[in-house]
Amino acid sequence: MSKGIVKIAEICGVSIATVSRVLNNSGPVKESTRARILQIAQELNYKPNSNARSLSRRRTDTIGVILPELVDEFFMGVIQGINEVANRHQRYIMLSSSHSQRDELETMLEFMNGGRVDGVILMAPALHHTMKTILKSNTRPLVLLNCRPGIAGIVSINFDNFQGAKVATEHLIQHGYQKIAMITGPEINNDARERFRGFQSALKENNINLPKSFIVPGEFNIESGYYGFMRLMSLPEKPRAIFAANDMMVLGAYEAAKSLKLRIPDDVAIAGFDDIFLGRLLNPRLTTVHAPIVEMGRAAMQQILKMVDEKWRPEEEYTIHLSTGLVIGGSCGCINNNGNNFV
Amino acid sequence: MSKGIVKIAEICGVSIATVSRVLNNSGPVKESTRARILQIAQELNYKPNSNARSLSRRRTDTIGVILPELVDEFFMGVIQGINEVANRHQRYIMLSSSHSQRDELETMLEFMNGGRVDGVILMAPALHHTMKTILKSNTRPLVLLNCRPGIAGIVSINFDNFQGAKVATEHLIQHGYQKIAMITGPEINNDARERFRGFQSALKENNINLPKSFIVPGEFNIESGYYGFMRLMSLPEKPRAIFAANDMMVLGAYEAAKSLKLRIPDDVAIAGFDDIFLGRLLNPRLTTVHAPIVEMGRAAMQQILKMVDEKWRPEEEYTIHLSTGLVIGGSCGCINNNGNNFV
DNA sequence: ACATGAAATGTAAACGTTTACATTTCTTGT
DNA sequence: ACAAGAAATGTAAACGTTTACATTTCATGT
Repeated sequence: MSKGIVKIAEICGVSIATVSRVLNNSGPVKESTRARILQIAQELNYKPNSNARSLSRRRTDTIGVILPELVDEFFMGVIQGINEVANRHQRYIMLSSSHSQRDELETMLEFMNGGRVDGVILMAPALHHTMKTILKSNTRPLVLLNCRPGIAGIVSINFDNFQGAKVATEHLIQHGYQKIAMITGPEINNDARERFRGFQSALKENNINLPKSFIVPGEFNIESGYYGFMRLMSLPEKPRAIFAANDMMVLGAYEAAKSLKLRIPDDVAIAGFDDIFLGRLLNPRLTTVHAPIVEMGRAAMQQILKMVDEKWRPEEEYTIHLSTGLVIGGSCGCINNNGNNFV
Repeated sequence: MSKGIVKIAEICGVSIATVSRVLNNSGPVKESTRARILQIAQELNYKPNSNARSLSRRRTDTIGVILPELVDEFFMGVIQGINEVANRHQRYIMLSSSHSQRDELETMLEFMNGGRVDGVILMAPALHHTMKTILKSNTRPLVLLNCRPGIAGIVSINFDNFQGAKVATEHLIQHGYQKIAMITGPEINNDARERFRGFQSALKENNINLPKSFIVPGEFNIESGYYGFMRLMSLPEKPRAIFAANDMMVLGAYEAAKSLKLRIPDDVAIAGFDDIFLGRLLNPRLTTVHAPIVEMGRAAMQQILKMVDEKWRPEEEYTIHLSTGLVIGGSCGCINNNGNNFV
């Protein structure tokens, strides 16, 4: 027995072209036959085979998403935003998170050249050289998250890390703290570098000296926050406030503070970056910079769709900065901001 | 200019069949031509068009994943497990999370009949009637997460909610508590029901009475935990211990306890279910039941692949129970278990 | 040198759509 | 009743693979 569109055509006694026209609302069809075809399709529970469809139309209505990891709410938020917009536009998303650099490149190649997806959203805080080469080939619409590639025709979306870090640091300065240290993120990470720059900028503009010892490297995880804090607090000259490049490290710092019996913010003030869920539950509640992650996902998808649907490509390198905002808690020394925490 | 396989064939002066054979390692090809073809393919940066491939082979090497939501670490963990196994087997995953019932059904139909995926992993704590009908049609391999559909030919994977809840409750009982209440989950939620059953079972076996007032309904979120706790603690006869059907509600309970100035576990002991990341940071650290979420994702993918690759289908209804385990913290009254928390 | 079978290659038909172009069938004005 | 144009429908060629089957080429034993 024949299948799909052909079967419908046979039953209705028309050609497959007519059926296709009805199903896609392309071209004129007599009302009566249209109704008939629609009805039969319904009865047969017909769903077009999307592979055949994609092959013919040269588009799949799916977007590839490549993330470096699949842990913590950060990625979750991004996916959520992506999915939201995808749903609204009836698109599907193909998700991939490769642990090895090797796999990541492989997936990228498959997405760019395999015809599986119409466009790719790539989150890569650090760009491997080979990856850059692939990106330059520019076969398909591409949106980059959290990095600035410096390649024309590609859209990249970033948080305003610089501004966010600067504002947070300025807030600490306004509290009157002079000895401010920072636990930074990985050197290769774009966000981390920008945040560090923002931090430096704020200090510089306020003529505050930043000793080398006040810059300790972190790895964006709890452990490094813990050790970073420990290290800072064992300096002969201790900082009065600490800005951590992300909230995860703050968790470690809180733990360290607890084990050293240091009070936050009385002994040392702390500010973070990201505004993770947990930050609101800390005691004292964490002062941090809100990073609009869901918004980032949404924006990414919207851009991709714009490129796919309207065949639009930016002439030059095109970067969107999502504005960040300070979330005031009690950890910086502000009072009356511990109401919500309950841990 | 010709494309893909045809182009390679032209350049190498062979037929497309030979090229295909080389690329797929199917059938014998002279070593020299094989080498040549491989080299040209490499030079051209050739990637087979997967739509054409899927159309012809009638398989896509991608698995559809439908989740009810995309929030919190629970789903993240499941996806992580799924992705892990998918990567290992060179499969792609198509992710979808629909907010409306309507969309969910639509996606399911598309996945089942649209030829986009080889199989589907569906997480649906509650099964709508229409959905059941779709599942029964049984067009493609299907693995269900967190629900028992009672349909032959379908694999479902569940946590051992009953046992987990029972063990947790027994632990509370062993502490000597007699007045034990529970904040339950949504009635329609399968996990929630099972956990409640386990709770009841433990009490019954220990001949402990369970007054109606000690069962308060929750919604698996922070707020309902908060209000559930409040309600229990405003009873004329207050419980000495509370078992919450999930950890999220425990967060609310902790908050409520704090605002009521009740100490945990001295005034009221608490145990939860899920073992969320945050639980380990609570003060006192939460006693809860570990739900192996990543493992669930892995198992789901493995089952699907088994069905797809080996064309295997269970004769009857086939349910896998993932064993849960008690995680002892300080919230139940056990001492020396507050070491790790630092909030 | 030849028959025989295996190895290597080619041909062409799927797979299920979309779509440009051709053809037929309706309207409508005269 | 007919021409002209619009509306409806049909035909057939893509889209880029895989694969059953047919054909050619090669090695081997005689």
